[in-house]
Parts: sequence; C-alpha cells; structure tokens
Amino acid sequence: MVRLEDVARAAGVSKATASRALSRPDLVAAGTRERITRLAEEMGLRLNPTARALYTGRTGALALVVPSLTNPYFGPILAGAQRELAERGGHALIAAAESAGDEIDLAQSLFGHVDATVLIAPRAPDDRIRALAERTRLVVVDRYLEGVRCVIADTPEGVGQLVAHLTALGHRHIGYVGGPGESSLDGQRIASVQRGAEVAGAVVEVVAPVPPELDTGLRLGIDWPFSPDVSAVVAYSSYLALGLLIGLRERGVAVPEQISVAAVDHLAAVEGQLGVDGASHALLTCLRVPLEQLGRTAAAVAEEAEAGPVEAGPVGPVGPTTLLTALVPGRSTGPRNRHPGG
Amino acid sequence: MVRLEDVARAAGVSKATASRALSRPDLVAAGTRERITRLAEEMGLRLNPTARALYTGRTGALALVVPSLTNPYFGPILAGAQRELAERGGHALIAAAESAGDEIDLAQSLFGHVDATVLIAPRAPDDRIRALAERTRLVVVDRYLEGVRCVIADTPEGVGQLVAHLTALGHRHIGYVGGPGESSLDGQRIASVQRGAEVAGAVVEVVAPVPPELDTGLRLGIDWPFSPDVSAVVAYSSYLALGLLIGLRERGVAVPEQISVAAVDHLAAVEGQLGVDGASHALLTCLRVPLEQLGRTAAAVAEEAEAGPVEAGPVGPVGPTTLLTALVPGRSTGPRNRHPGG
DNA sequence: TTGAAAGCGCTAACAG
DNA sequence: CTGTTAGCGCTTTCAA
Repeated sequence: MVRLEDVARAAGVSKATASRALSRPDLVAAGTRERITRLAEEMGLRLNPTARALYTGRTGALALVVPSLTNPYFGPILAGAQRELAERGGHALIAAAESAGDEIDLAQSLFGHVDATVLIAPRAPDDRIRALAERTRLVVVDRYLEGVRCVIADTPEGVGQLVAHLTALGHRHIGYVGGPGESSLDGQRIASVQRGAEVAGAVVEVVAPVPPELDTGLRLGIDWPFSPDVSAVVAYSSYLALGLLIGLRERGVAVPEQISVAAVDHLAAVEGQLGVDGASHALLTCLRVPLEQLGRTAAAVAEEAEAGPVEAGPVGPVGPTTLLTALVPGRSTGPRNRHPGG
Repeated sequence: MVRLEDVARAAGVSKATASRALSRPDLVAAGTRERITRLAEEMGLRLNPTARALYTGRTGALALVVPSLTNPYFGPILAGAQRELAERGGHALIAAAESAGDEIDLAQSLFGHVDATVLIAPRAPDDRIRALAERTRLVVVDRYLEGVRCVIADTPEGVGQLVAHLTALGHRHIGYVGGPGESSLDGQRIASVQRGAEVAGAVVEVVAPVPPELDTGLRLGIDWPFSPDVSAVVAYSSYLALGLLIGLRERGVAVPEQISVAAVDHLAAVEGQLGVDGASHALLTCLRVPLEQLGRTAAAVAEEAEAGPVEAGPVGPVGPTTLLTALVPGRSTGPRNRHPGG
C-alpha cells in the first residue's frame, strides 16, 4: 500500500505539505499542489481512512440497524440511507438484530466504528433507546419517542385515506390486519382506522398480530377471520394483501367485486402497474410510503445531528420529522356489493 | 470516552498491562487482571477500534457489495453473511452499486475500511473483477470466474431438476423466462434447461431478458409470449412466477390445470405453505436456493482467504465453492393437459 | 508557503 | 509478570 509519505518523498516535500495539498489545496502553492496530486494519482495513493479517523475522531460511517435483512420493507429504507451517505462521502455499516430488542446491544458494539446510529423500526423498550440516545448521535426511524430524533412515515394519516376511500365506495364493515404489537405506530394506525370508520358510520374488525408474509395472507383469504359482513380489508403489509388476494380468488371470492383489499405499504416488486385500455392501474390499492426518502432523511439527520438527546424547542418538545404517504388506487378495491362474500 | 489509559491509571498499572489484561489475560497475574477487568467494566471502557485497527492493520469489517438493496433476493444472502460475521466478532459494511458495473469503484472506495470484499452477483466485466482480486482479498458470489474465489448456488443443476419434474408430468413444450444477460449463470441455466428438455424429447422457448418483478410476470401472463404449445413455464424469479400465476388466472387460464408454472428461486415471503387436508403444499413449485448459506459461506471464505488471486491446486485450477439447490414441489405445477391454454 | 514535531489510542517488542 | 518504548499513517498546531 502506498502511503502519504511515499508520495511526499517522491514529490520532494514533507508529509505535511502532501497532506495539505490533498485535503486543503488552497494552502499550498499551485505548482507544488499539482505535482503532488499528479504523483498521488500516478502512484495510486489511497489515504488510510483508519489513520485519518484516529486523528479526526470521525470514521465517516453510519450504523444502520434493522430488525431484519430479509424483510423487503427495509430494503428501500437502507438503499435511501446508503445513497444519501454515498453522496456525502460516507458509508453504511449495516447490522440486523437477531432477536427483538437486540438492537441496543448491536448498536453498542458498533459504537467506536461509526459517527452516528440509525435505528430502524426498533423493538427495544423506550427507556433503553433513550439511554442509547444519551450517549451517541441517534436517529430512530418508524417509531416515535419524545426527546429522540425520529423520522417517521405518517402511515396513520395514510390509513385514514384508505378508510375514506373504502367508505366512499360504500363499505361499512372494514377489516384491519395488523402487525406484531411492538410497533406503537401500528396502534396509531388502528386508532386512525377506527376514527375514519366512525365518521362514516362504519365499523372495524381488527385481526392482529399477523406476520407480514404472503402465506399468512393466503390463509386469511381461505380461513376468513372476519365476520361475513366485512366487505373490505386493509392489511399493513403488501405481502399479506397479495396473499389475501390470491387466497380469496382460490376460494372463488371475486376481488374487488365481492371483497376489496388494500395494503398500507407499497413494495416495488409487487407494484403491478398494468395497462388496461390505455389506463394504468396498480394490482393492489395501497399506500405509497416514501421508504427511500425515509432512509435518506434519516441519514441526513444523523449526519447533521449533535450528540446527545434533542433539546426542547422554544414552544415545547421538538417533534418527529414526518413524511407523508399517498394513496395509490388499484384494481383490488371497488364498490361494495350487496351480497358480501364472507 | 474512557480510554485504556484511564483504566490503567485507576488500576495503578501501565497501559501495556491493562491492554494485556484485556486481550491476553493469561499473560497477567490473576489479581492484577481481575482488578483491571473490574475497573474496565465499572468505568465502561470501550477500546477504540480505530486505534486498534491502525496498529493491527485489520479493521474487522467485511465489505458486502450488492447490485441492489431493494431486490429481495439479496436480503437473505446479506443476512447470512452478517450472521457469520457477527459470530466471528466482525461486522459488515454494505454498499449497493448504483449502476451496473459500478461495483468495482464502490469496492475500491471501501478498500481501507475493510479486510476483505464480497462481490455479490457483480455485473462488472471479468477483467475488472480479476484486477480487483489481484489487489485485495476478494470473494465473488453467484458468478464464476476462474482464478477468483467464488461461491455459487448450483441453479443450473437445479433447473435441470425442474425440467425433469415438468417432463415427467408430460410437458413437451417448456417456456423459460430469463434474467438480464450480465449473468453468466443465467446462460448456464438456459443451457441446462435445453439439455434437460432434449433428453426428454421436449422443446424449449426462451424469453429474456426480463426484470424480476411481479408486474412483468403479470404482463407475461396476460400477453402470452410463448407459442400456444407451451404448457409449462420456468421463471428465474419467484416474483415473475407469482405474477405469471396471477396474470394467467386473471385471464381465466387455470394453473396448474392448463399451464404449469415454476420458479428458480425461493423467497420466504412468497413461500406459501398451505395445509390442504393435512398435506403441506407450497403455492409455487420452486427451487430452494440456500441463499443464507451462500452468504455465510462467502463471509467465511473471505475471512479465511489470503490476499491476492487464488492459486491453482495440484490438479488444476481451484473451482468454485458450490452449494446445491432443492426442488420444492408446489401447487403451481401439474400434469400436462391435452388442451393447452396458450 | 512549507517543515518539524506532536499525538490520536492502541499493541507488541524488548528489557527488567 | 510488568513497564518502557516505539510506532501504525494521518492531520495539524507552531515556527521558520
């Protein structure tokens, strides 16, 4: 490995000058600078980031801790964070928590390796997360804790839109399939569904917790868990909704003619834009959640954050950074049929 | 941040002794050692990994370069690699190549940060990958290059099994949906399909390249790209196969009664084990690719590899590490019908 | 504008 | 068994 010193010697200058020529060009005479940069290029110099980090105290890395690398929901978030980092010259150290709540230990183990940590949809107890926030630059994604920098997608507001969409289509009995209960956000979503239903004079049935897999949706489509009155279902995961769609059809229930299905998230691979007589329709009616943007924002906030907990603003505690979702109408929802197929 | 020196002073010993007490306990007197470890614990000492890395020349990190973080195929591979690393006390630096072929530059930019690099399904030209292998510890996953350490899943052999399964069911016209052509493996898969078909007196039609998305499968199900004789289709991606399944059914074509569908990979979220009168059947007939194991193996090989290209063994070049796939029969394939539905 | 020197926090010879 | 010393490769005062 060619070191700074090698280039400095070749250029007939000191390490200090060579270093400056590369990191603070304006402090070096044009001729010298050029000679050094050319030589650095020719000799294939790669400044040792470890040595630099030791001196500067900054590694240029960000820890991204996810509950799972196999859950495709997190892929776009990671991709967004990574892209933001790449643009800023940093890089991502990604770790998956083996078991729920494990994320704190994981983050701790990465402490010295990174400048800041992003916890994505962590399932650890509030106080442990807060304790972590005291000791490092921390950003939390998809969960809200007062006093901690949070970036969240406003899916509670989004499911409100979904419910409005369904009640406008005449549905009065709505089923909601919810996720594992660690997420405070899912609680908010359920509350939002209920509020939305109430104003339209509709009622809600909730089934939870359900893992976000196609197979589970398939089963629900076949072993209908709701009352026969339910004519529209909102699932918190696209995979569930897709499974539901297939399961219902396997059982001979037409979607959306007999049952409408909608999903809270939106996975690219499942998007299913289908041209039908010129118009483009999504396979599933769903909420477009700005996952990539979520990751980008989290990375940006983390890079710019100070260490320690976020202090209160002039008018009270600083709230989370919130991103809005958008309703994507698709072919899986339609007007309520008078003869529900439950 | 509490440093080694702080603990050493508190314990009344030199940094050297403190260091030894932590990393080579057997070299230190029991009493001293205990005092130091207790103090280190109490004071919350976290050895600075950067300083350690600077001296030892090893960062303890492995670069994992993937073509995409949103493609769920790579999630399990990353998870496997990460788990293996975690068990070895290392960690993963994950980067996604923005554009095809970009992976070399990415890997270069991570050079000093990691001890070795794993390129997952890289799309860069052979010679660039080889050049990289000359200069760093490199492992390539899901692609074979002579002279470079490779870990691959034997999907060519696997599709042979799929084709045998289909010809045994009476299918004589088989469609294959292939991926973007950068992958030499897909070429081998196509060859394997053709070989398998030939021995059974069947013919193959290939459609490629096709992106691995549900939507694409949906379109293919509706705008049938094969001749009407084709009664069974093998898709290189579960998403495609799933889309095909839905698309065909939307068009009123029964699966598997009229058309059989199978997939080369196997995504957990899409697995769809469904109990039918006690028996468990997968939704899709597919190949179980040991993705997680692929990642684990790659990480293990990378950790143990020497720098530079792999040298020839006693009887010729060292081949790739190969993992076998397994056929998972599901409900999407069945006996050929006399009245194909194309 | 440049160089000499100190030091980031750790580990490992080498003496004692 | 323990302390002293010399760096790992870089950045940055401080002088020249």
